[in-house]
Amino acid sequence: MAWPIAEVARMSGVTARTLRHYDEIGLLPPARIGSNGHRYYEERQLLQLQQILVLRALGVGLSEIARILGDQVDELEALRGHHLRLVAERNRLDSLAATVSRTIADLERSRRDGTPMTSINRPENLFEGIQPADIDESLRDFPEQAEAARRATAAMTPAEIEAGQRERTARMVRLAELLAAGHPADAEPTQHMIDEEYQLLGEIRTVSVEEYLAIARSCTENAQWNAAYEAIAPGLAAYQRAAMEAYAAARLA
Amino acid sequence: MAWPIAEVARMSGVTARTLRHYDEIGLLPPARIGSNGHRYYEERQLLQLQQILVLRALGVGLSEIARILGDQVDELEALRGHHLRLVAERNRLDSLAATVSRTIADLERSRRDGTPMTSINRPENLFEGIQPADIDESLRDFPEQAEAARRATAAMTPAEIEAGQRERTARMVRLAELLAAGHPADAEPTQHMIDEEYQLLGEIRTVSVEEYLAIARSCTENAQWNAAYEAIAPGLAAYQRAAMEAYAAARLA
DNA sequence: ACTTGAAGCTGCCGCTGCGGCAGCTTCTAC
DNA sequence: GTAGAAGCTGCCGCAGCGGCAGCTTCAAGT
Repeated sequence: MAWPIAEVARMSGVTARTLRHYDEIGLLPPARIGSNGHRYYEERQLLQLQQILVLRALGVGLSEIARILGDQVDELEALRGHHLRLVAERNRLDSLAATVSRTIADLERSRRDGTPMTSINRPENLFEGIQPADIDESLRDFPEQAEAARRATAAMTPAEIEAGQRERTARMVRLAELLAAGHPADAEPTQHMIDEEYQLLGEIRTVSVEEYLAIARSCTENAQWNAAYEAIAPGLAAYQRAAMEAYAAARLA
Repeated sequence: MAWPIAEVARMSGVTARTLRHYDEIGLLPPARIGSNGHRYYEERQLLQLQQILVLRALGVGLSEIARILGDQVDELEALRGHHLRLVAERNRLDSLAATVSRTIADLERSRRDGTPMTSINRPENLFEGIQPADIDESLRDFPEQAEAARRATAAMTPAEIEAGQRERTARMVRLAELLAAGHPADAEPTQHMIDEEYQLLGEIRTVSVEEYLAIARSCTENAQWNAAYEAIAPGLAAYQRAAMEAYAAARLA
């Protein structure tokens, strides 16, 4: 089944102009071009277009999108990745909305009883959730520890890497169970797990308290990590972060 | 307290270059310019910047943002509006993620048992949640009267059309506020708004009671309208419909 | 067979929202 | 007194389309 350009435009919500543009830059050539020069699209193209639009909605540039679609081995895998990133982006909007809520409440209070705005004392609070508009960062790699991690994995066999990933996943699931069971982040069972993690981390490389707290922050702030946690259980990223921060306060002080 | 440009950049996550740009185009002049030409920002500017970034995250153009901030009477009111829109955008991402999930499931099924993709039968399904990338877009297409409307708009300038769309959006947001405030659909404040709408409708063309009820029904039954309402607040479509039906029963009988 | 309105096509120009310089001026801070 | 960080003001450029103009093609009615 082949759809003409206007039909695809209607279905997808983009303009025909845009579709021609995507053809022009080689991002989405039509399945077939009629002898009259008209463009006709088929199912594959629609699926590709979906991916393009999803990535575009995440703020990825067209050239980057082309690269991603280009060296995409398994499209199912790719779709799953996009899904994770979408969830992360949704969570970011959530936190943005929460930030705005806080500002509203703050304004209401200061208007009511004439006190000055308190969030202004920590102006960073005004912008929570806005900062990592950049998704590319999370597509590419992690910050800070990226170097160390890469050096560490470079010396490992694929099997070892896989095993490590499974272990981390298992640990996350156990944490999710603690969360579901209602244990506060600073309670014993959770803190015990966090301590295990800290010991493991120490075997790879020594981290300062600041570094450790930075890692804690990335649990919610790094889109990729956050998505990985949220995919297991909602609120898990924040839970892990809170647990790590409590651990740092209690035992690394 | 006055912050220099780099400090504001750090807190908000935008670059100093961007802040200079915003000054240049008059969108966000600093509170004060030192005798050396350096820019210094205060609390008011930070609050403004927050609003700018929120609106930007919603895809609003800078000129439009300037207009909004310009004729903003009550900033608290404005913030509440932004919050509503943020939540709407988050819901959109949610539905986008759901769409991607469906595609994944569909691909898995067709890969597993060799059946063809079913969602392709209704290719629109592939793009749910993508369409209203622009918030106004979601209000562009009203069906049924689309004919009448189009005939009416044919005689209008683009600026007039745009203004009309903004007005509809504003009206929907106000309705959402009534809903959020807990007013029943058949209570006075809501019915008053519906009456206004009815009068406006009458100016365009006269509708019979049956037609009016048909329009009410399409609020929830027409996918596009429904989506437009739900994008603003969950339950808004049903609320609007109920309000219109109550109005018809009480005053058009 | 002929018109006619809708839908296509190909350029080309223009806009927005910055990023990235270059080239120069301040400011601390040792 | 000089180095290094932080500012400033232009100016150029790029991505991602929107909006034409000018021409062709197609399906449908008469």
